[in-house]
Amino acid sequence: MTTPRSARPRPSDDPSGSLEELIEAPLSLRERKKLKTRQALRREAFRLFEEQGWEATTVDQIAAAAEVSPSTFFRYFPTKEDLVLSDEYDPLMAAAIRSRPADEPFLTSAREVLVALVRRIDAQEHAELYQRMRLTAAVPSLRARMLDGTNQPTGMLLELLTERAGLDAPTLELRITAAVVSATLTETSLYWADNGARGDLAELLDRALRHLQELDRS
Amino acid sequence: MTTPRSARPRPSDDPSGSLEELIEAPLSLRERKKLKTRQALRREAFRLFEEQGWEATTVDQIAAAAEVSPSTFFRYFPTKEDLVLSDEYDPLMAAAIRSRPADEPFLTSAREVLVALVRRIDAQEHAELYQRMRLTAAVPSLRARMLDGTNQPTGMLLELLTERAGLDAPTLELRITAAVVSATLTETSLYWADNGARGDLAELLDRALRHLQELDRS
DNA sequence: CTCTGAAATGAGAGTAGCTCTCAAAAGATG
DNA sequence: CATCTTTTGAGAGCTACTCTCATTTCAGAG
Repeated sequence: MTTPRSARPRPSDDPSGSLEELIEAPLSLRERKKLKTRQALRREAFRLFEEQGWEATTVDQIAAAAEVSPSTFFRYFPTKEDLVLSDEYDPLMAAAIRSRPADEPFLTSAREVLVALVRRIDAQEHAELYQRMRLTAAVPSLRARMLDGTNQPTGMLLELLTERAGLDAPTLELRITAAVVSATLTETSLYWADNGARGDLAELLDRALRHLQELDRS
Repeated sequence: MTTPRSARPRPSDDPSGSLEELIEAPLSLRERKKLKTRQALRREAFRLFEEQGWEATTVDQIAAAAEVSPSTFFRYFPTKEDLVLSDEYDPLMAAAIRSRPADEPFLTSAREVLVALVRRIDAQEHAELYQRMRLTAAVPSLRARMLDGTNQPTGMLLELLTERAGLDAPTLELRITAAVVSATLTETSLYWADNGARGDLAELLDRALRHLQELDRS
């Protein structure tokens, strides 16, 4: 298995993903084309994943379906995995986390952060999210990456926590806190996806957080 | 990145790894050779990782250093990653988990399971473990795999929990419990590795578990 | 409208991880 | 020693990913 490369810079000032708001600003022809290509790649990729599965779908096929060259694919997504994982989550997480006042006690605020996050995700297209989560649940490498603390969302959480505590390096306690929050979010989303994405994700998350608080009462 | 293939069966009845006890039983010439090859591959691999880093070390190099053909490498380890991650952890975890009586309340028992696990690991060669954990901490794909709940140890924990609860499919609560336990163990080990593997891992784990119990008191 | 510079693309060659097949080598067995 | 079984090496092939370089496409200035 090729080790995943570090992020390659995306085409310059690419708005990378979550869209509507950004479209309002007038985009140059170039930027509109890039967006189109990006969307086409994602759309065709998900279609192919649906039809043939993750492994059976090659990057070449995706590129062909989107009518670009294979090399162009990698200009838009550093890895095949990033096609599923990148973009949408990070900015959402970032916004949600940073919008919290700095003096709230931690778990409470994490709870709210997570709920807020889920609410925003929930407002997106349901179908696409569902498909995405199902893929993430089914493909081991995706699943693993979603849980990894060095990757975007969890890593940011940790940084924020460390910063708030006035420390340079995270303590064991902070790391565990971040990991637990991340694992909870991930497991809940995956559980939701596994069960057909029915019902309110936010409710499930409530259940999860309640369980977390009772873990030690046994 | 090539998606990791599903586990390929190891050479037939291979004792795969943790050794001493098994060596006492008289091994045939064939089995002794296999063990030797396995050890050589691992030894040379870690040496090369140390010298050149993970990415710069190719499977071909490892095979050459161990004086076997590249194809033989993959007969012993399904992926390059498995060279670092496989074997030792799973049987230990399995033994530790299954040795718990079935009627203990959960977190308590998980705590003991984890402590027991760490003790046993700790009894291994310190140097090798340190090197291993350092690698795991530093290489993203290894780190990610160690965190993934679908991989061996966590998966087994979940199964066991589900079974004990008399259920067919795990509930959200069980999944979160397993994920939290796994994340705690992983983060603690990584923290230990990141800090030079000084001190007693078991003590750190105590600290981690205490923190877990206070997560909701804020 | 045209010229010029910058950015995006395609073509293609190359690397590494991994799979599969097949024939040769080596240990086990009688 | 002969035969059966397991292990090995050689090598071809696939896919993810990288890099380079020539070509095309847009943007902005005159």
